[in-house]
Amino acid sequence: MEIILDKDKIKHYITEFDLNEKLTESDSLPIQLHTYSAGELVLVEGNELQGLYFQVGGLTKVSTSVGTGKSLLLRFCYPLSVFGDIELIQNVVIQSQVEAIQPSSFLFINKHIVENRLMHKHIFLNELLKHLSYKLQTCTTASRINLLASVEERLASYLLTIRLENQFGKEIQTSQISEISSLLGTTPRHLNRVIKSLCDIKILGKAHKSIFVVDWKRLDDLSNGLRYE
Amino acid sequence: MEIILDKDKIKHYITEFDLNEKLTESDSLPIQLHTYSAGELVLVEGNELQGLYFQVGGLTKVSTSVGTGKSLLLRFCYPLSVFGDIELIQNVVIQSQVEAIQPSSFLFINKHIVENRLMHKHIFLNELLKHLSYKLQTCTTASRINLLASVEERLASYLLTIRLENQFGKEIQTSQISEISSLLGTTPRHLNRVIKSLCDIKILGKAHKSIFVVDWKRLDDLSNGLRYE
DNA sequence: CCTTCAATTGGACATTTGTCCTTTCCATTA
DNA sequence: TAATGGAAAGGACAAATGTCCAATTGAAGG
Repeated sequence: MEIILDKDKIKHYITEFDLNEKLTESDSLPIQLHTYSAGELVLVEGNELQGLYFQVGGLTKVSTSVGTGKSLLLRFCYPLSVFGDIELIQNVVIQSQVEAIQPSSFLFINKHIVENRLMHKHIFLNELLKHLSYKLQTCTTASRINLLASVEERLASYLLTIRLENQFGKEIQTSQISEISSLLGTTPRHLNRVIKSLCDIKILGKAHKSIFVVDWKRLDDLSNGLRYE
Repeated sequence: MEIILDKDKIKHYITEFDLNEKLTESDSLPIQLHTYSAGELVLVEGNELQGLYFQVGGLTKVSTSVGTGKSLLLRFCYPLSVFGDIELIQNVVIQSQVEAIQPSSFLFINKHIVENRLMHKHIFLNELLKHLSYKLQTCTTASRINLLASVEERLASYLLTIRLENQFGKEIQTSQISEISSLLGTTPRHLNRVIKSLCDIKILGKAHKSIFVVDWKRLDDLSNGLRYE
Protein backbone atom coordinates (compact mmCIF):
# COMPACT_ATOMS: atom_id res chain seq x y z
CA MET A 1 0.00 0.00 0.00
CA GLU A 2 1.24 3.43 -0.85
CA ILE A 3 0.10 6.72 0.61
CA ILE A 4 0.09 9.60 -1.79
CA LEU A 5 -0.31 13.15 -0.57
CA ASP A 6 -0.14 14.86 -3.95
CA LYS A 7 -2.86 17.52 -3.65
CA ASP A 8 -3.38 17.71 -7.38
CA LYS A 9 -4.02 14.03 -7.83
CA ILE A 10 -6.43 14.05 -4.92
CA LYS A 11 -8.18 17.11 -6.27
CA HIS A 12 -8.47 15.38 -9.61
CA TYR A 13 -10.35 12.43 -8.15
CA ILE A 14 -12.57 14.69 -6.08
CA THR A 15 -13.57 16.49 -9.22
CA GLU A 16 -13.97 13.32 -11.28
CA PHE A 17 -16.44 11.84 -8.84
CA ASP A 18 -18.12 15.11 -8.00
CA LEU A 19 -17.14 14.80 -4.36
CA ASN A 20 -16.24 18.40 -3.72
CA GLU A 21 -19.64 19.38 -2.47
CA LYS A 22 -20.21 16.08 -0.70
CA LEU A 23 -16.95 16.40 1.24
CA THR A 24 -17.74 19.90 2.34
CA GLU A 25 -14.62 22.06 2.62
CA SER A 26 -12.74 19.25 0.92
CA ASP A 27 -9.87 21.66 0.34
CA SER A 28 -9.24 22.04 4.01
CA LEU A 29 -9.79 18.37 4.86
CA PRO A 30 -6.78 16.10 5.29
CA ILE A 31 -7.57 13.62 2.53
CA GLN A 32 -5.05 10.99 1.47
CA LEU A 33 -4.82 8.86 -1.62
CA HIS A 34 -4.09 5.21 -0.88
CA THR A 35 -3.10 2.86 -3.65
CA TYR A 36 -3.00 -0.93 -3.51
CA SER A 37 -1.53 -3.45 -5.91
CA ALA A 38 -3.49 -6.43 -7.18
CA GLY A 39 -3.86 -8.98 -4.42
CA GLU A 40 -3.31 -6.61 -1.52
CA LEU A 41 -5.85 -6.49 1.27
CA VAL A 42 -7.47 -3.13 1.85
CA LEU A 43 -9.56 -4.09 4.85
CA VAL A 44 -9.04 -7.13 7.04
CA GLU A 45 -11.99 -8.68 8.89
CA GLY A 46 -11.75 -8.18 12.61
CA ASN A 47 -9.20 -5.37 12.53
CA GLU A 48 -9.80 -1.87 13.81
CA LEU A 49 -11.04 0.54 11.13
CA GLN A 50 -8.78 3.51 10.47
CA GLY A 51 -11.08 5.69 8.41
CA LEU A 52 -13.44 6.00 5.53
CA TYR A 53 -12.47 4.84 2.04
CA PHE A 54 -13.86 6.07 -1.28
CA GLN A 55 -12.80 3.74 -4.05
CA VAL A 56 -11.89 5.97 -6.98
CA GLY A 57 -10.07 3.50 -9.18
CA GLY A 58 -9.53 -0.19 -9.83
CA LEU A 59 -11.53 -3.24 -8.93
CA THR A 60 -12.09 -4.75 -5.51
CA LYS A 61 -13.69 -7.88 -4.13
CA VAL A 62 -15.65 -7.92 -0.90
CA SER A 63 -15.98 -11.17 0.97
CA THR A 64 -16.79 -12.45 4.41
CA SER A 65 -15.59 -15.59 6.09
CA VAL A 66 -16.14 -17.85 9.04
CA GLY A 67 -13.63 -19.43 11.36
CA THR A 68 -13.69 -22.71 9.47
CA GLY A 69 -12.03 -21.04 6.51
CA LYS A 70 -15.00 -20.98 4.17
CA SER A 71 -15.65 -17.64 2.61
CA LEU A 72 -18.51 -16.03 0.78
CA LEU A 73 -18.00 -13.56 -2.00
CA LEU A 74 -20.35 -10.66 -1.37
CA ARG A 75 -19.71 -8.43 -4.37
CA PHE A 76 -17.24 -6.77 -6.68
CA CYS A 77 -16.85 -3.03 -6.40
CA TYR A 78 -15.96 -0.36 -8.91
CA PRO A 79 -15.69 3.40 -8.35
CA LEU A 80 -17.47 5.02 -6.69
CA SER A 81 -17.85 2.70 -3.73
CA VAL A 82 -17.52 3.41 -0.04
CA PHE A 83 -15.91 1.22 2.62
CA GLY A 84 -15.86 1.62 6.36
CA ASP A 85 -19.28 3.18 6.73
CA ILE A 86 -20.85 0.49 8.91
CA GLU A 87 -17.80 0.23 11.11
CA LEU A 88 -17.58 3.97 11.59
CA ILE A 89 -21.23 4.42 12.47
CA GLN A 90 -21.65 1.31 14.58
CA ASN A 91 -18.18 1.58 16.06
CA VAL A 92 -17.35 -2.05 15.45
CA VAL A 93 -14.38 -3.88 13.99
CA ILE A 94 -14.15 -4.46 10.25
CA GLN A 95 -16.98 -6.70 9.06
CA SER A 96 -15.86 -7.84 5.61
CA GLN A 97 -12.63 -8.34 3.80
CA VAL A 98 -11.84 -6.00 0.92
CA GLU A 99 -9.17 -7.09 -1.54
CA ALA A 100 -7.82 -5.27 -4.56
CA ILE A 101 -8.23 -7.46 -7.64
CA GLN A 102 -6.65 -4.91 -9.92
CA PRO A 103 -4.48 -2.01 -8.79
CA SER A 104 -6.94 0.18 -6.91
CA SER A 105 -6.98 3.60 -5.36
CA PHE A 106 -8.96 5.17 -2.58
CA LEU A 107 -9.50 8.57 -1.10
CA PHE A 108 -8.94 8.04 2.59
CA ILE A 109 -10.24 10.18 5.43
CA ASN A 110 -9.25 9.42 9.01
CA LYS A 111 -12.18 8.40 11.18
CA HIS A 112 -11.70 11.25 13.64
CA ILE A 113 -11.87 13.75 10.82
CA VAL A 114 -15.06 12.13 9.57
CA GLU A 115 -16.60 12.19 13.02
CA ASN A 116 -15.63 15.74 13.84
CA ARG A 117 -15.97 17.49 10.54
CA LEU A 118 -18.31 15.55 8.28
CA MET A 119 -20.98 13.86 10.35
CA HIS A 120 -23.00 17.05 10.64
CA LYS A 121 -22.91 17.92 6.95
CA HIS A 122 -26.14 16.89 5.33
CA ILE A 123 -24.79 16.53 1.81
CA PHE A 124 -22.10 14.17 3.01
CA LEU A 125 -24.62 12.22 5.07
CA ASN A 126 -26.94 11.87 2.10
CA GLU A 127 -24.10 10.39 0.12
CA LEU A 128 -23.36 7.89 2.89
CA LEU A 129 -27.03 6.98 3.13
CA LYS A 130 -27.19 6.36 -0.58
CA HIS A 131 -24.30 3.92 -0.49
CA LEU A 132 -25.42 2.23 2.69
CA SER A 133 -29.01 1.71 1.58
CA TYR A 134 -27.82 0.35 -1.75
CA LYS A 135 -25.64 -2.17 0.05
CA LEU A 136 -28.47 -3.17 2.36
CA GLN A 137 -30.85 -3.60 -0.53
CA THR A 138 -28.49 -5.85 -2.44
CA CYS A 139 -27.52 -7.77 0.70
CA THR A 140 -31.16 -8.47 1.49
CA THR A 141 -31.80 -9.60 -2.05
CA ALA A 142 -28.79 -11.87 -2.15
CA SER A 143 -29.70 -13.30 1.22
CA ARG A 144 -33.23 -14.05 0.09
CA ILE A 145 -32.15 -15.71 -3.13
CA ASN A 146 -29.29 -17.65 -1.59
CA LEU A 147 -31.45 -19.11 1.13
CA LEU A 148 -34.68 -19.72 -0.67
CA ALA A 149 -33.56 -20.87 -4.07
CA SER A 150 -31.66 -23.90 -5.32
CA VAL A 151 -28.26 -23.54 -6.93
CA GLU A 152 -29.90 -24.02 -10.31
CA GLU A 153 -32.31 -21.16 -9.72
CA ARG A 154 -29.49 -19.03 -8.36
CA LEU A 155 -27.34 -19.65 -11.40
CA ALA A 156 -30.25 -18.78 -13.69
CA SER A 157 -30.91 -15.59 -11.72
CA TYR A 158 -27.25 -14.71 -11.77
CA LEU A 159 -26.95 -15.10 -15.52
CA LEU A 160 -30.13 -13.14 -16.14
CA THR A 161 -28.99 -10.41 -13.80
CA ILE A 162 -25.61 -9.87 -15.41
CA ARG A 163 -27.25 -9.93 -18.81
CA LEU A 164 -29.09 -6.77 -17.92
CA GLU A 165 -25.80 -5.06 -17.21
CA ASN A 166 -27.46 -2.83 -14.71
CA GLN A 167 -25.64 -1.36 -11.77
CA PHE A 168 -25.84 -4.42 -9.59
CA GLY A 169 -25.21 -6.72 -12.49
CA LYS A 170 -22.05 -4.88 -13.23
CA GLU A 171 -20.89 -5.45 -9.72
CA ILE A 172 -21.37 -9.16 -9.55
CA GLN A 173 -20.02 -10.23 -12.89
CA THR A 174 -17.17 -12.68 -12.82
CA SER A 175 -16.06 -15.42 -15.10
CA GLN A 176 -14.13 -17.90 -13.01
CA ILE A 177 -16.19 -20.90 -12.04
CA SER A 178 -14.73 -20.84 -8.55
CA GLU A 179 -15.71 -17.21 -8.12
CA ILE A 180 -19.21 -17.67 -9.43
CA SER A 181 -19.65 -20.60 -7.09
CA SER A 182 -18.50 -18.54 -4.12
CA LEU A 183 -20.84 -15.76 -5.11
CA LEU A 184 -23.72 -18.19 -5.36
CA GLY A 185 -22.74 -19.75 -2.06
CA THR A 186 -21.89 -23.20 -3.33
CA THR A 187 -18.87 -25.28 -4.35
CA PRO A 188 -17.17 -25.34 -7.76
CA ARG A 189 -17.95 -29.03 -8.00
CA HIS A 190 -21.62 -28.54 -7.56
CA LEU A 191 -21.84 -25.51 -9.81
CA ASN A 192 -20.11 -27.56 -12.44
CA ARG A 193 -22.68 -30.29 -12.06
CA VAL A 194 -25.52 -27.82 -12.45
CA ILE A 195 -23.92 -26.23 -15.49
CA LYS A 196 -23.52 -29.64 -17.08
CA SER A 197 -27.15 -30.52 -16.55
CA LEU A 198 -28.23 -27.23 -18.11
CA CYS A 199 -25.95 -27.91 -21.05
CA ASP A 200 -27.46 -31.35 -21.46
CA ILE A 201 -30.91 -29.88 -21.90
CA LYS A 202 -29.61 -27.16 -24.23
CA ILE A 203 -30.27 -24.18 -22.00
CA LEU A 204 -26.57 -23.44 -21.74
CA GLY A 205 -23.71 -24.21 -24.05
CA LYS A 206 -19.97 -24.48 -23.62
CA ALA A 207 -17.13 -23.09 -25.67
CA HIS A 208 -13.47 -23.04 -24.71
CA LYS A 209 -13.55 -22.65 -20.95
CA SER A 210 -16.59 -20.46 -20.82
CA ILE A 211 -20.32 -20.94 -20.86
CA PHE A 212 -22.98 -19.11 -22.81
CA VAL A 213 -26.73 -19.02 -22.73
CA VAL A 214 -28.54 -20.82 -25.54
CA ASP A 215 -32.14 -20.43 -24.42
CA TRP A 216 -32.88 -17.26 -22.45
CA LYS A 217 -36.56 -18.03 -22.34
CA ARG A 218 -36.21 -21.35 -20.58
CA LEU A 219 -33.50 -19.91 -18.35
CA ASP A 220 -35.98 -17.26 -17.30
CA ASP A 221 -38.52 -19.97 -16.46
CA LEU A 222 -35.92 -21.68 -14.31
CA SER A 223 -35.17 -18.52 -12.37
CA ASN A 224 -38.77 -18.19 -11.18
CA GLY A 225 -38.46 -14.46 -11.68
CA LEU A 226 -35.66 -14.03 -9.16
CA ARG A 227 -32.99 -11.41 -9.81
CA TYR A 228 -29.95 -10.27 -7.88
CA GLU A 229 -31.09 -6.68 -8.11
CA MET B 1 -55.02 0.02 10.53
CA GLU B 2 -56.09 3.13 12.32
CA ILE B 3 -54.76 6.63 11.84
CA ILE B 4 -54.61 8.72 14.96
CA LEU B 5 -53.99 12.44 14.78
CA ASP B 6 -54.09 13.13 18.51
CA LYS B 7 -51.24 15.61 18.98
CA ASP B 8 -50.74 14.71 22.61
CA LYS B 9 -50.31 11.00 21.98
CA ILE B 10 -47.90 11.73 19.19
CA LYS B 11 -45.97 14.17 21.33
CA HIS B 12 -45.80 11.54 24.04
CA TYR B 13 -44.09 9.05 21.79
CA ILE B 14 -41.74 11.67 20.42
CA THR B 15 -40.64 12.44 23.95
CA GLU B 16 -40.46 8.79 25.02
CA PHE B 17 -38.04 7.94 22.22
CA ASP B 18 -36.17 11.20 22.33
CA LEU B 19 -37.14 12.01 18.78
CA ASN B 20 -37.83 15.69 19.18
CA GLU B 21 -34.38 16.81 18.25
CA LYS B 22 -33.98 14.11 15.60
CA LEU B 23 -37.18 15.14 13.85
CA THR B 24 -36.20 18.77 13.79
CA GLU B 25 -39.20 21.08 14.17
CA SER B 26 -41.23 18.01 15.00
CA ASP B 27 -43.97 20.31 16.28
CA SER B 28 -44.54 21.74 12.87
CA LEU B 29 -44.19 18.45 11.00
CA PRO B 30 -47.32 16.56 9.97
CA ILE B 31 -46.70 13.36 11.89
CA GLN B 32 -49.36 10.69 12.19
CA LEU B 33 -49.73 7.78 14.55
CA HIS B 34 -50.66 4.54 12.80
CA THR B 35 -51.79 1.55 14.81
CA TYR B 36 -52.10 -2.02 13.59
CA SER B 37 -53.72 -5.04 15.18
CA ALA B 38 -51.95 -8.35 15.53
CA GLY B 39 -51.68 -10.03 12.17
CA GLU B 40 -52.10 -6.91 10.06
CA LEU B 41 -49.53 -6.15 7.40
CA VAL B 42 -47.73 -2.86 7.79
CA LEU B 43 -45.66 -3.03 4.62
CA VAL B 44 -46.33 -5.30 1.67
CA GLU B 45 -43.47 -6.42 -0.57
CA GLY B 46 -43.65 -4.87 -3.99
CA ASN B 47 -46.02 -2.06 -3.09
CA GLU B 48 -45.21 1.62 -3.32
CA LEU B 49 -43.88 3.09 -0.10
CA GLN B 50 -45.98 5.88 1.39
CA GLY B 51 -43.60 7.24 3.98
CA LEU B 52 -41.22 6.61 6.83
CA TYR B 53 -42.28 4.54 9.84
CA PHE B 54 -40.86 4.71 13.35
CA GLN B 55 -42.08 1.75 15.35
CA VAL B 56 -42.90 3.10 18.81
CA GLY B 57 -44.86 0.20 20.23
CA GLY B 58 -45.61 -3.47 19.82
CA LEU B 59 -43.76 -6.25 18.06
CA THR B 60 -43.26 -6.76 14.35
CA LYS B 61 -41.84 -9.43 12.12
CA VAL B 62 -39.85 -8.66 8.98
CA SER B 63 -39.68 -11.28 6.28
CA THR B 64 -38.92 -11.56 2.61
CA SER B 65 -40.28 -14.04 0.12
CA VAL B 66 -39.84 -15.38 -3.37
CA GLY B 67 -42.43 -16.10 -6.01
CA THR B 68 -42.58 -19.77 -5.13
CA GLY B 69 -44.16 -18.91 -1.80
CA LYS B 70 -41.21 -19.69 0.41
CA SER B 71 -40.36 -16.98 2.86
CA LEU B 72 -37.42 -16.12 5.04
CA LEU B 73 -37.82 -14.51 8.42
CA LEU B 74 -35.31 -11.69 8.62
CA ARG B 75 -35.85 -10.36 12.14
CA PHE B 76 -38.25 -9.29 14.82
CA CYS B 77 -38.42 -5.62 15.63
CA TYR B 78 -39.18 -3.72 18.80
CA PRO B 79 -39.25 0.03 19.34
CA LEU B 80 -37.38 1.95 18.21
CA SER B 81 -37.09 0.56 14.72
CA VAL B 82 -37.34 2.32 11.39
CA PHE B 83 -39.04 1.07 8.22
CA GLY B 84 -39.04 2.50 4.74
CA ASP B 85 -35.54 3.93 4.82
CA ILE B 86 -34.11 1.87 1.96
CA GLU B 87 -37.14 2.42 -0.22
CA LEU B 88 -37.15 6.15 0.39
CA ILE B 89 -33.48 6.62 -0.34
CA GLN B 90 -33.22 4.22 -3.26
CA ASN B 91 -36.66 5.10 -4.57
CA VAL B 92 -37.69 1.48 -5.03
CA VAL B 93 -40.77 -0.51 -4.11
CA ILE B 94 -41.06 -2.11 -0.69
CA GLN B 95 -38.36 -4.74 -0.20
CA SER B 96 -39.58 -6.75 2.77
CA GLN B 97 -42.85 -7.57 4.39
CA VAL B 98 -43.54 -6.10 7.83
CA GLU B 99 -46.28 -7.69 9.89
CA ALA B 100 -47.55 -6.73 13.31
CA ILE B 101 -47.28 -9.72 15.64
CA GLN B 102 -48.73 -7.87 18.56
CA PRO B 103 -50.74 -4.64 18.34
CA SER B 104 -48.15 -2.15 17.14
CA SER B 105 -47.91 1.57 16.62
CA PHE B 106 -45.82 3.74 14.39
CA LEU B 107 -45.08 7.38 13.93
CA PHE B 108 -45.64 7.97 10.24
CA ILE B 109 -44.20 10.75 8.13
CA ASN B 110 -45.20 11.10 4.49
CA LYS B 111 -42.33 10.58 2.09
CA HIS B 112 -42.61 14.03 0.55
CA ILE B 113 -42.34 15.61 3.95
CA VAL B 114 -39.25 13.52 4.67
CA GLU B 115 -37.68 14.47 1.37
CA ASN B 116 -38.46 18.15 1.60
CA ARG B 117 -38.04 18.87 5.26
CA LEU B 118 -35.83 16.24 6.85
CA MET B 119 -33.23 15.06 4.36
CA HIS B 120 -31.04 18.09 4.97
CA LYS B 121 -31.11 17.89 8.76
CA HIS B 122 -27.94 16.26 10.00
CA ILE B 123 -29.35 14.99 13.29
CA PHE B 124 -32.16 13.22 11.49
CA LEU B 125 -29.73 11.79 8.94
CA ASN B 126 -27.45 10.50 11.66
CA GLU B 127 -30.39 8.67 13.16
CA LEU B 128 -31.24 7.10 9.81
CA LEU B 129 -27.62 6.11 9.29
CA LYS B 130 -27.53 4.44 12.67
CA HIS B 131 -30.55 2.30 11.90
CA LEU B 132 -29.50 1.54 8.37
CA SER B 133 -25.97 0.51 9.25
CA TYR B 134 -27.24 -1.66 12.06
CA LYS B 135 -29.54 -3.44 9.63
CA LEU B 136 -26.74 -3.91 7.11
CA GLN B 137 -24.43 -5.26 9.76
CA THR B 138 -26.92 -7.83 10.97
CA CYS B 139 -27.96 -8.71 7.42
CA THR B 140 -24.36 -9.37 6.43
CA THR B 141 -23.82 -11.49 9.52
CA ALA B 142 -26.96 -13.53 8.97
CA SER B 143 -26.09 -13.98 5.32
CA ARG B 144 -22.63 -15.21 6.17
CA ILE B 145 -23.84 -17.66 8.79
CA ASN B 146 -26.76 -18.93 6.78
CA LEU B 147 -24.67 -19.67 3.74
CA LEU B 148 -21.49 -20.95 5.27
CA ALA B 149 -22.72 -22.93 8.21
CA SER B 150 -24.80 -26.09 8.56
CA VAL B 151 -28.20 -26.01 10.20
CA GLU B 152 -26.65 -27.54 13.30
CA GLU B 153 -24.07 -24.76 13.55
CA ARG B 154 -26.76 -22.17 12.85
CA LEU B 155 -28.98 -23.51 15.61
CA ALA B 156 -26.08 -23.49 18.04
CA SER B 157 -25.20 -19.93 17.06
CA TYR B 158 -28.81 -18.88 17.36
CA LEU B 159 -29.19 -20.31 20.85
CA LEU B 160 -25.93 -18.79 22.00
CA THR B 161 -26.86 -15.45 20.53
CA ILE B 162 -30.23 -15.20 22.23
CA ARG B 163 -28.68 -16.35 25.47
CA LEU B 164 -26.63 -13.19 25.54
CA GLU B 165 -29.81 -11.14 25.40
CA ASN B 166 -27.98 -8.39 23.67
CA GLN B 167 -29.63 -6.02 21.29
CA PHE B 168 -29.57 -8.30 18.30
CA GLY B 169 -30.41 -11.32 20.40
CA LYS B 170 -33.45 -9.56 21.63
CA GLU B 171 -34.57 -9.05 18.09
CA ILE B 172 -34.30 -12.59 16.89
CA GLN B 173 -35.78 -14.51 19.78
CA THR B 174 -38.76 -16.67 18.98
CA SER B 175 -40.07 -19.88 20.40
CA GLN B 176 -42.09 -21.53 17.68
CA ILE B 177 -40.20 -24.25 15.89
CA SER B 178 -41.59 -23.13 12.57
CA GLU B 179 -40.41 -19.58 13.18
CA ILE B 180 -36.96 -20.61 14.28
CA SER B 181 -36.65 -22.76 11.21
CA SER B 182 -37.64 -19.89 8.96
CA LEU B 183 -35.16 -17.64 10.70
CA LEU B 184 -32.42 -20.19 10.23
CA GLY B 185 -33.45 -20.68 6.61
CA THR B 186 -34.51 -24.31 6.83
CA THR B 187 -37.64 -26.41 7.21
CA PRO B 188 -39.40 -27.35 10.48
CA ARG B 189 -38.83 -30.99 9.65
CA HIS B 190 -35.11 -30.62 9.38
CA LEU B 191 -34.77 -28.37 12.38
CA ASN B 192 -36.66 -30.97 14.34
CA ARG B 193 -34.25 -33.63 13.19
CA VAL B 194 -31.27 -31.56 14.27
CA ILE B 195 -32.83 -30.80 17.64
CA LYS B 196 -33.46 -34.47 18.17
CA SER B 197 -29.88 -35.39 17.43
CA LEU B 198 -28.63 -32.74 19.86
CA CYS B 199 -30.99 -34.09 22.49
CA ASP B 200 -29.69 -37.59 21.90
CA ILE B 201 -26.18 -36.51 22.74
CA LYS B 202 -27.36 -34.49 25.75
CA ILE B 203 -26.49 -31.05 24.48
CA LEU B 204 -30.14 -30.04 24.43
CA GLY B 205 -33.07 -31.27 26.43
CA LYS B 206 -36.82 -31.23 25.92
CA ALA B 207 -39.60 -30.32 28.29
CA HIS B 208 -43.24 -29.81 27.39
CA LYS B 209 -43.09 -28.36 23.91
CA SER B 210 -39.92 -26.39 24.39
CA ILE B 211 -36.24 -27.06 24.32
CA PHE B 212 -33.50 -26.02 26.70
CA VAL B 213 -29.76 -26.10 26.65
CA VAL B 214 -28.08 -28.72 28.79
CA ASP B 215 -24.46 -28.25 27.84
CA TRP B 216 -23.52 -24.68 26.87
CA LYS B 217 -19.88 -25.60 26.55
CA ARG B 218 -20.38 -28.25 23.90
CA LEU B 219 -22.96 -26.08 22.17
CA ASP B 220 -20.32 -23.40 21.92
CA ASP B 221 -17.93 -25.89 20.35
CA LEU B 222 -20.58 -26.77 17.78
CA SER B 223 -21.12 -23.14 16.84
CA ASN B 224 -17.50 -22.70 15.78
CA GLY B 225 -17.61 -19.26 17.31
CA LEU B 226 -20.34 -17.96 15.02
CA ARG B 227 -22.87 -15.49 16.41
CA TYR B 228 -25.81 -13.68 14.89
CA GLU B 229 -24.48 -10.37 16.14
C1' DC C 1 -64.45 -35.20 30.72
C1' DC C 2 -64.42 -35.03 25.95
C1' DT C 3 -63.65 -32.79 21.60
C1' DT C 4 -61.04 -30.21 18.67
C1' DC C 5 -57.40 -28.00 16.51
C1' DA C 6 -52.96 -26.62 15.90
C1' DA C 7 -48.28 -27.57 16.78
C1' DT C 8 -44.90 -31.13 17.42
C1' DT C 9 -42.67 -35.26 16.31
C1' DG C 10 -40.87 -38.36 13.41
C1' DG C 11 -40.88 -42.26 9.47
C1' DA C 12 -39.70 -43.08 4.71
C1' DC C 13 -37.85 -41.61 0.82
C1' DA C 14 -36.00 -38.36 -2.80
C1' DT C 15 -33.12 -34.68 -3.97
C1' DT C 16 -29.58 -31.53 -3.38
C1' DT C 17 -25.21 -30.52 -2.15
C1' DG C 18 -20.57 -31.46 -0.32
C1' DT C 19 -16.07 -34.01 -0.20
C1' DC C 20 -12.32 -36.21 -2.10
C1' DC C 21 -9.96 -37.37 -5.94
C1' DT C 22 -8.49 -38.22 -10.67
C1' DT C 23 -8.47 -36.87 -15.26
C1' DT C 24 -8.61 -33.58 -18.95
C1' DC C 25 -7.76 -29.44 -21.13
C1' DC C 26 -5.12 -25.32 -22.29
C1' DA C 27 -2.02 -21.81 -22.02
C1' DT C 28 2.56 -20.68 -20.85
C1' DT C 29 7.21 -21.22 -21.11
C1' DA C 30 11.69 -23.71 -20.80
C1' DT D 1 8.16 -29.46 -29.09
C1' DA D 2 7.78 -30.95 -24.52
C1' DA D 3 7.15 -30.00 -19.79
C1' DT D 4 4.44 -27.75 -16.40
C1' DG D 5 0.83 -25.83 -13.77
C1' DG D 6 -3.60 -24.09 -12.95
C1' DA D 7 -8.34 -24.31 -13.93
C1' DA D 8 -12.13 -27.15 -15.51
C1' DA D 9 -14.62 -31.50 -15.67
C1' DG D 10 -16.41 -35.16 -13.63
C1' DG D 11 -16.70 -40.08 -11.00
C1' DA D 12 -17.98 -42.07 -6.69
C1' DC D 13 -19.68 -41.73 -2.51
C1' DA D 14 -21.36 -39.50 1.84
C1' DA D 15 -23.86 -36.12 4.22
C1' DA D 16 -27.25 -32.64 4.58
C1' DT D 17 -31.60 -31.20 3.62
C1' DG D 18 -36.29 -31.25 1.58
C1' DT D 19 -40.94 -33.37 0.74
C1' DC D 20 -44.81 -35.73 2.01
C1' DC D 21 -47.42 -37.66 5.47
C1' DA D 22 -49.06 -39.98 9.55
C1' DA D 23 -49.06 -40.25 14.42
C1' DT D 24 -48.92 -37.89 18.76
C1' DT D 25 -49.31 -34.40 22.05
C1' DG D 26 -51.29 -30.73 24.66
C1' DA D 27 -53.87 -26.79 25.53
C1' DA D 28 -58.41 -24.57 25.15
C1' DG D 29 -63.19 -24.57 25.04
C1' DG D 30 -67.80 -26.71 25.21
